[in-house]
Amino acid sequence: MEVDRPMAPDLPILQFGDKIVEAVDKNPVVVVIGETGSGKSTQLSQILDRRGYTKYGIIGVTQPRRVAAVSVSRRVAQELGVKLGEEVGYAIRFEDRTSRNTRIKYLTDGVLLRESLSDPKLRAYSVIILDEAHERSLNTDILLGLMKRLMKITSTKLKVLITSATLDGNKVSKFFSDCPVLTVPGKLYPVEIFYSKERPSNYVESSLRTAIDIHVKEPEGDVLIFLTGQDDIEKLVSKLEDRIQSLEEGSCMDAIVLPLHGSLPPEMQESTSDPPPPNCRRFIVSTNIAETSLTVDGVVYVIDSGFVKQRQYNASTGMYSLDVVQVSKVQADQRAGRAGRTHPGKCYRLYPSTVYMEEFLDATIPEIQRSSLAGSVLYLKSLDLSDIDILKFDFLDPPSDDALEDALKQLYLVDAIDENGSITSIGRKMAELPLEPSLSRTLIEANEYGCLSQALTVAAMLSSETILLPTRRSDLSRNTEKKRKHAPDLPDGSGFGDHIQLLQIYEQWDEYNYDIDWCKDNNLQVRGMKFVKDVRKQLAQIMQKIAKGSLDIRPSESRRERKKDYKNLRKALCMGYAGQLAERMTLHNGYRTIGFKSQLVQVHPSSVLQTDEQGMYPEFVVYHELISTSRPFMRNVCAIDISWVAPILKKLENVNISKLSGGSGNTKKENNTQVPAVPEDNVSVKVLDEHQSKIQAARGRFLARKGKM
DNA sequence: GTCTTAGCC
Repeated sequence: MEVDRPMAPDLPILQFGDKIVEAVDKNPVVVVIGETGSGKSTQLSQILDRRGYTKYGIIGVTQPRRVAAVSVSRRVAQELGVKLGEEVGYAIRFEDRTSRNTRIKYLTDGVLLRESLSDPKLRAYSVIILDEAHERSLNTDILLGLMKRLMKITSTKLKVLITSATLDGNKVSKFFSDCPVLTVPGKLYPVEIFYSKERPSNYVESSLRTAIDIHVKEPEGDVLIFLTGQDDIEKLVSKLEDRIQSLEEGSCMDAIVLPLHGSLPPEMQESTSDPPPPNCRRFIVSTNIAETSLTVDGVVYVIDSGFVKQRQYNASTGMYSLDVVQVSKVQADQRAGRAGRTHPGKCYRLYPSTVYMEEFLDATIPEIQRSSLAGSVLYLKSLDLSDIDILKFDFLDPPSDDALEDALKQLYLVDAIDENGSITSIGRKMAELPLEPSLSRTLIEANEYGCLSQALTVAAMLSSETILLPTRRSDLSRNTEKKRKHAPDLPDGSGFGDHIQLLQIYEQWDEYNYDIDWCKDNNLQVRGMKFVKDVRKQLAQIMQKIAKGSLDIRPSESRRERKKDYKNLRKALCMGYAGQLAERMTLHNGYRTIGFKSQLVQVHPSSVLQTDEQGMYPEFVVYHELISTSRPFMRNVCAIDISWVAPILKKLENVNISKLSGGSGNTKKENNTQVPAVPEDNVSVKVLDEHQSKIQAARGRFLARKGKM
């Protein structure tokens, strides 16, 4: 994203206009390697527009982030001197600023996927530019597969441009039958790279030393430090502040230290783009948010720990984990590049060059290989690609068969596909909803049970992470009671757990007429709650459309209900969470998941689920997700009655993965066995594939180091 | 006893 260039820009890409147009004229697909500062995001669309590519359709440019779609389109409208929303517009969730006159449209890749549900050939478009494709978001990867498929349809005149990173441009080209690769140089200043002789035993300390060293010896310029998470960031910020204070007055310029990560309030995130006070050096201690999502102006020095936190899904256990892993070469280069935006810069890598060369992967493992695929598989099924067996869908980097089969099993359990793997009418409705299958299934069931309004609220609340802000220390000391983690007046889920609590919180907010101050008083994230309101409205609209009738979706409707056992809602949740059941151990509060592979798990400490007089949790719960951090946890749980799920247990016994994944057409033999319903205790440990083992190895090294701190 | 980051007409 390039938005900070002057008008009438002398961008390098403009000299390549003829070359680009020639390549696009002659080829259906072109890969563009656009280095930082090349202006590709704003100029590619304009170049093609000038050469007549908008005569027969729109030029669509996808962005992985909403803010980027908005800011880049605003920039382009400005350069063309038109009103945003007219010839140039954007479309993001909840907001479509395009009109009949729109020729150039910036949109998030998610929005384009939604559009292609109703228009699979994307006939509205003459050109699709998949920008920032090297970031390899889940949605981008699905689009890449769909584009490849579209290109094979002879009737399409669609042109596709894909931007890529230097390191894997050839790979993308190969994927698209060796299409041409154009490289457009950027406007990055040179960045000198320094490597450590060895890996530091403690990278917070090592960052601290390096930062102070820069401060004392180097001329002015801000310092951007990449660490992995909030904890380490806070640690380093306080240490840096101490050290700077202790420096002899007048020995060097003033300095301020700023943390930067996603859980900071937006005002604080934005403050990093304010100009620094004169004669003052800023130290910005950041997560990877500063790698792509936020640009910090004035950075001349970068310190790269070489690590990042990554969420990954393990299909064989159904569990997510949050792991500290080594960055990829692409990522390390991206970090270094942050030092060269306005001046020649310097990047201090806290690892030896041999590590970069020999241990780092070229590119980050794409999200599609680190996620649960139930939603994506359902989406693809709903496109009716009759010629394609889902296990053979042509991905740039295919997910494992395990991950695809896991997705099929999940979809079967929630009735989205039948035993032959064909999408059901329920599945089609589910695909319309921008939710994970577990929640879309819950909504459909809730509509049958007459508790749609409540389910809409729960689904919307779960769509937004970070609603409940962490308790302030002052609250903790005032209140020693165990289960009072949140602001004392917030509802507690009446003992049933987190889903019910989320519902009750929203209902209270509704009662207070969506008052912002009420959120603040109760320590709820305002941004998150507003998002929930938007999501809820959108989901309600889609449900109205699916049901073809008017449904009662007012939050106030359910509040009046007399019985407070939320039985119907909890039953509906059972249908959605069919593969996410757990049974408590007899003697303690640990749980065992009931599914294809049984796991020993705990209720996440943040849960409001309550224990009975004997101090025991409910016998059965459904959970929203499994996440393995310090231990395997169930996050967001809801107490249920086992009698409600008898049909699901029956279904669990009868899953035939061979049939689900396409039956006779499937060549995989080893999986043609029935999956045992009662999980075996001695499940053999899966052999990790190459990526996984690399991650594990890096994680091991990291943990070993952390232990020594 | 806990939280990298994006995103869905």
